[in-house]
Amino acid sequence: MSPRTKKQFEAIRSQSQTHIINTALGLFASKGFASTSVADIAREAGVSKGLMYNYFPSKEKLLLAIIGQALAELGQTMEKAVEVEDPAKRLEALVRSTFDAAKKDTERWRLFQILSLYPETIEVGGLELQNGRMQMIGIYQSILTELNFPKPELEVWILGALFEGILTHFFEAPEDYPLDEVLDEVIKRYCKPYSG
Amino acid sequence: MSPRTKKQFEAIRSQSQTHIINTALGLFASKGFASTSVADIAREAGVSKGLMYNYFPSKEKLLLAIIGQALAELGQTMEKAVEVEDPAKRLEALVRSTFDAAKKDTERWRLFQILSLYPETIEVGGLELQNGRMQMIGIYQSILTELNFPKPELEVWILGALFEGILTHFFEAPEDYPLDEVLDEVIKRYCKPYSG
Amino acid sequence: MSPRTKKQFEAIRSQSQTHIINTALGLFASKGFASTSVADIAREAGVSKGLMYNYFPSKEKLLLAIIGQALAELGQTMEKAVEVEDPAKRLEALVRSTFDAAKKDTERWRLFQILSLYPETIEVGGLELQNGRMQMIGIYQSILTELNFPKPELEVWILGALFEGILTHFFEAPEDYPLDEVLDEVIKRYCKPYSG
Amino acid sequence: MSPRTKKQFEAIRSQSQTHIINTALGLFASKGFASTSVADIAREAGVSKGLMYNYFPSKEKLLLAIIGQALAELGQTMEKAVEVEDPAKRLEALVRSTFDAAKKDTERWRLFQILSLYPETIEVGGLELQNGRMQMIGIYQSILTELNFPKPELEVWILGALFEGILTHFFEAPEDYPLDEVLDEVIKRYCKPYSG
DNA sequence: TATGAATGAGAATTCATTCAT
DNA sequence: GATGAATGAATTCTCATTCAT
Repeated sequence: MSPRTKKQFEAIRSQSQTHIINTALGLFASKGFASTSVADIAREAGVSKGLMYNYFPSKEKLLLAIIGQALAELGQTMEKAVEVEDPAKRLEALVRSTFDAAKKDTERWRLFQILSLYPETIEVGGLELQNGRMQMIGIYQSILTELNFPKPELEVWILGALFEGILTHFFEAPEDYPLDEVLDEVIKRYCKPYSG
Repeated sequence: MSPRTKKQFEAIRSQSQTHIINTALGLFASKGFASTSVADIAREAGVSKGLMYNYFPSKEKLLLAIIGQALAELGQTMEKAVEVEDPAKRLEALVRSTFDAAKKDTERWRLFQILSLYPETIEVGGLELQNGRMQMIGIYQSILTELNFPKPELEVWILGALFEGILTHFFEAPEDYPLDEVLDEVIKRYCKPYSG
Repeated sequence: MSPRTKKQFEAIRSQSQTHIINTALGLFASKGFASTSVADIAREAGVSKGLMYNYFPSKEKLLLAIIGQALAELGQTMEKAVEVEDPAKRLEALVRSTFDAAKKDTERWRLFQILSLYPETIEVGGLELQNGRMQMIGIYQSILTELNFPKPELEVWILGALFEGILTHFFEAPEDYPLDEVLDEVIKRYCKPYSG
Repeated sequence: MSPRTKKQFEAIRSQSQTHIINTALGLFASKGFASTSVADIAREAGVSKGLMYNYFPSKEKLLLAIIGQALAELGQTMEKAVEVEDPAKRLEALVRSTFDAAKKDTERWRLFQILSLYPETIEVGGLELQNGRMQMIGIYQSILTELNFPKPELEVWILGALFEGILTHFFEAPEDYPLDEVLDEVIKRYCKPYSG
C-alpha cells in the first residue's frame, strides 16, 4: 500500500470536516445548540466523538466554524450582487441573492436567526454577525439614497425589519410560506426610483 | 398559635410563584431556556430549588406557566384595541398596544420571539402561540380589507413580517433602536384608507 | 366553647394516629417503604405533613409504630391459642389464628413479609420480629414433640417453611390463592398425633 | 498507535458490564433496590456513575439486566434436570438444582425473592418471573401425577410453598440454616412414588 | 487518523424534615 | 393541635471532554 500523499490527507480532513459541520448544522437548527449533544452529532455523522475533537477543539468552536463558513459563503454571494451598476437592479440582486440563500440553505439560515437572538452566548460569532449586518445596512442605505428615497436612514430600518420578518416567517413554515409572492411585491415597491 | 388561614397561604403561594416566574422569565430571555439551570433561577430568586418544584412540577412547566400568563395578558390588551370603531384607528390601536407591551415587558416578548423559533421544543405553549397568531392574522386582514388595501391577503403577510422584524431588531438592542420613529412611519403608511 | 378535656384530646390523638398508621401501612405494603413518601401518606390520610411529625418523629419511627402495633395484636391472638389444652387442637388453633390474621389484615402481614427480608434496614423492628419468631419456633417445637413427631427440631423447620411459603404465595395473589384448601390439607397432616 | 479492534472494545465492555452487574446485585440484595443509590454502586464498583449510564440507560434497566441474566441461567440449569427419565429422580434433580443455584448464588436469588414481593414495581421483569413460575408449576404437577400423588394440584401448591419458605428462611440466615438436612428430609418424602 | 470507554462536573428532580403562624 | 411553605441534602441522570490504544 502506498502511503497517502499530503494532498490525500488534506482531502480526507476537509471532507470529514465538512460532513461534521453539515450534520451539526442540521441538528443545531432543529433542536438548538444547547439541546444537541456532541454524541448526537457524532452518531448522526457516523464518526466517533474522538474524531470530532480532532477537528474541532470544542462544541462551541464547531459552532463558530459553522458560522464562519456561512458568513464566507454569504460574503461571496453578496459581492457579486453589489457589483451591479443600476441601483434598482443592484437592490433586487441583493434581495434575491439573500433569499435564494435562505431558500437553498434553510437550516443554516434558520440557525443564524436563532443565534442572533442570543448575543451573549456566542461571543466571537456574534461579533462577526454584527459586523456583517452593519455592512449590509450601509450598502442598503446607499442604494436607497441613490433611489431618492426620502429619509433613507429610517427607510433602511423599515426595509431591514421587513426582510428580517419575512425570513422569520419563512423559517417557521418553509413549506407553506408564500415567499415568492411576498418577495415579488416587496421588490416591486422598493426596487425602483422613489415615486411618492 | 393558630395556623395560617387559607387566604394567607394563598397569598404566600401567589407571591412566591410570581417571584419565581419573573426571575425565570428574565433568565430565559437573556440566556435561553436550555442554558438557564434551575439552580440559576433559584439563586437569582433567592429561594431554594425545592421551592420551585413546589410550585412547578418541572422546568418546562415553569416555562409554560410563563407563556400562559403572558398570553392571557396579551389577550386582554388586544381585546380593548379591537373594539375601536374606525378601522384606521383600530389598526393604530392594535399596533400601539402590541408595541407598548413589547416596550413595557421587553424580556417576556423577547422570550416569546425566541420560543417561536423552536416549534418542536414547546409543545403545548407552541400550539397556543400558533393559535394566537392565527387570530391576529384574521383581525389584521379584515382591517386591511376595510381600508381598501388591494390584495389584503398578501398585504397582511407583509405587514406581519414588518412587525415581526421590528420586534426582532428592537429586542436585539432595546436601548438603541429607534422604535418610535419607525412605528410612526409605519403607522403613517398603513393606518389610513388605501390611496395608491 | 368549653375547653376539651384531657380525655377528649387523648381520643383525638389516638384516632388520628391510628388513621395515619393505617394509611401508611397500606402504602408501605403496596409500594414499599422507600418508595412511599411522607407526602404520599399525608395526602392519602388527608392530614398535613406537620401533623404527622407531631405524632411520629420520623418516617422510620412511623414504620416502627406500625410494626409494634401489629406485634402486640399478634401476641394477643396467639396467647389465646396457646392456652388450648389438647396439643393437636392447640396446633390447629395456632395455625388458624395465624392465617386468619393474614386473611383479615393482608396488607399488614404482607408488609411484614417484606420487612423481614431486609434485616439491616429495620434495626429495632427487625429485632422484635426476630424475637417473636424465636418464641413461635419454641411453641411449635414443643407441640410437635407432644404429638410424637420424630425429629421435631427438623420438623419445625419444615413446618415453618411451609407456613412461610403459604403466606408468601397468598400475599402474591390474595384473590386467587386457594388458601382454605391448602390449610385444611396441612392441618389434616399435622394437627394430630404422629402416625408414620 | 492503531485503534482498538472491535473485539477488544467488546471485551472491555463486557467486563465492565459484568462487574457493574455483580456489584449492583450484591447491593440490591443486601439493601434493597430503592435504598441502593447509583452512587453506591459506582463507588463499590470503583467506577464513575457515568460509566453505569454508558451501559445501562437507567437504574431500573440495570435491575432488569440482572434479572434477565439470572433467568437465562436458571433456564439452562433446569433444562438438564427436566430431561431425567425416572420421575422420582427427575424431581430430585429439579429440587437439587434449584437449591444448588440458591446456595451458589445466594445474593441473586435473595434479590429475586424480594422482587417477587413487589409485583407493581418491576413490570417487565415481574412478568418474566411470573411466566417462569407458571412453567415450574406445570412441571412439578406432572411429576407428582406420575408419582401417583393423590390430588396433585393441591400437592403442588403445598410443595411449592414448602420450597418458597425454605428459600426464604435460608436467605434470612444462609450461614445458620440447616439447608441440607431439611432438603434431604423433603426429598425423602416427595421423591418417590406415593405410598400413603 | 480514528475509536469509544471512562470520567467528573453539573443538571433536574425528590423528599424527609423544620418552622412560623 | 394543625397547616403547608420552605429548605437542603441526596438522588438520578446528562454530557463535554480526555485518553489509551
